[in-house]
Amino acid sequence: MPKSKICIRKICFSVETVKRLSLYLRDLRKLAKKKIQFISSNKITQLLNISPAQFRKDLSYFGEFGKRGVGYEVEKLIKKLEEILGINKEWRIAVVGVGRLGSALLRFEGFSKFNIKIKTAFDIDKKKIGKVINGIKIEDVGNLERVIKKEKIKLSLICTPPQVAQDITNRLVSAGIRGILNFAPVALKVANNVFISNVDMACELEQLIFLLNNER
Amino acid sequence: MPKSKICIRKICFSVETVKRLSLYLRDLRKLAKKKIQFISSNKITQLLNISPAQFRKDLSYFGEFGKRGVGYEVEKLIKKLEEILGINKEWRIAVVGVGRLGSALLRFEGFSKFNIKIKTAFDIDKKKIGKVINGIKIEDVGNLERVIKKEKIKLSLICTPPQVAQDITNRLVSAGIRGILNFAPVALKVANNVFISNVDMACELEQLIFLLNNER
DNA sequence: TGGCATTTGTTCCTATTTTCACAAAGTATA
DNA sequence: TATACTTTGTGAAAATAGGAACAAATGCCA
Ligand SMILES: NC(=O)c1ccc[n+]([C@@H]2O[C@H](COP(=O)([O-])OP(=O)(O)OC[C@H]3O[C@@H](n4cnc5c(N)ncnc54)[C@H](O)[C@@H]3O)[C@@H](O)[C@H]2O)c1
Ligand SMILES: NC(=O)c1ccc[n+]([C@@H]2O[C@H](COP(=O)([O-])OP(=O)(O)OC[C@H]3O[C@@H](n4cnc5c(N)ncnc54)[C@H](O)[C@@H]3O)[C@@H](O)[C@H]2O)c1
Repeated sequence: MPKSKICIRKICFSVETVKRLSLYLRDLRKLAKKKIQFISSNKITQLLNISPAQFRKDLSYFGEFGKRGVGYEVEKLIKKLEEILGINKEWRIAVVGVGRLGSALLRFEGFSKFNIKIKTAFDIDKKKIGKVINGIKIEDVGNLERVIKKEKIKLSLICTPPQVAQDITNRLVSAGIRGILNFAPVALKVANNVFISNVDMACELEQLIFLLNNER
Repeated sequence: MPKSKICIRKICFSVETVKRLSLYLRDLRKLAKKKIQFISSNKITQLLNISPAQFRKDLSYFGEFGKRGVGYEVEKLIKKLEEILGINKEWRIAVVGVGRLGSALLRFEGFSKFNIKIKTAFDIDKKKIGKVINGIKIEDVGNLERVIKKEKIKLSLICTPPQVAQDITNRLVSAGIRGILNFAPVALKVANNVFISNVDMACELEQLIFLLNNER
């Protein structure tokens, strides 16, 4: 498969670049907390296991943010990255499947830092429907299309069993969802104007096992 | 950073290959359930968004498993992949931090398919220590080194707050842990004989937001 | 048995990604 | 102001990954 490439105004870069921008932002925020005003590409990437040239090139796709001989102004770069990533405005998301994982996510406060707000959740289990977790009401999955459309939600997490994940995906997309973070261990099929990101824990563990099993 | 490359007996391939092997295995198991005996590289990769040539090349690093004109015998390839990945024997793992995420993982049965067994869990919270979740006793994190060494555990998950994750990592490594799946949003530093894999949900969400925000 | 259809394993080529290396720009010091 | 450092931004080179294409096997059927 061709690696998905992103092109904005004739400038092309890979999704890897975008992932790294998130990592830069995370560390820049830590630096800001420590009241550090300026940081060089060298210093910031020492913490991250990424080369300084990579850092500079990643940023160069979006503009010139540094000052030669000095480095990057931490607060300014944070603002710029938030803008580039698009988290300078609020993103309301949905969660489908409020089981063990889904309810952990509903209770997690850490997303608010990125302006991500879980607005609604869906389940099929009558015992769960109507309950409120962390201020989020669990809706009947039967109302999925209606609620997603009404709330104009564009992004959803899938935390259902894998058997139903494709069906849920189809329904989400038909209701207007354009991005899905999928926790179910299944490769979802979607039109190519819908973005999917998979978190596959078993896959990650198997990779570690492979490495342990084959090391010298 | 150089992409980590894996070399076994003069044959080199990337970690991406290993991740894809996990995906192949997952789909092969589904085929086996449906009693399908043979599958071609063409058919299996249609489900996966990977090119047939990639599939064949990935396998070719480890041997010849197909039959020309026929395809791959599903059951046989499953066995081979389990062997290659190293999940033909049991892997006992530990979980550090039994909060919302950690307890969801303790209750998750899905890892057993991969011969992964959560053997022990640790927390610092007195209210949690001693409790048993899904047959797994929560130990005092003070006993981390002792228990890990005694049980000869080599793989651990970190589900603690990010502030303590590096300290926990250092202790795990000194106790003999060689692979870590990290859920805390922080870049862990380890010697290069220790393998780290990160699951960073915020990062994945930001990537989706970037894509939604920039699409035409 | 021979011809046709299918599919693998692998080579070679192409595309993408990462790193190198250096001019340009800025700082510091005297 | 001149000189010695720093550090960025970026084109060019190197390293990696992905894919097309084809010979070599295998099966099927007349
Ligand atoms: N729990 C973990 O630690 C873990 C780890 C790795 C992967 N996963 C994956 O994440 C997903 C969720 O895991 P979990 O442990 O939370 O499972 P779970 O069984 O605890 O929760 C699943 C939830 O989905 C709901 N559901 C089922 N069908 C539905 C439908 N059609 N519409 C809406 N809701 C529906 C169920 O009622 C339940 O509340 C699974 O695909 C699992 O494989 C979980
Ligand atoms: N919950 C989620 O949905 C979610 C999503 C993304 C990332 N994460 C990350 O996963 C990690 C865990 O998240 P959570 O929501 O389960 O948090 P949590 O606060 O519910 O759980 C953390 C657990 O770690 C324990 N702990 C704290 N210090 C410890 C120490 N020194 N040794 C051992 N245990 C210790 C706490 O007692 C608690 O039980 C965090 O780093 C979080 O950022 C969580």
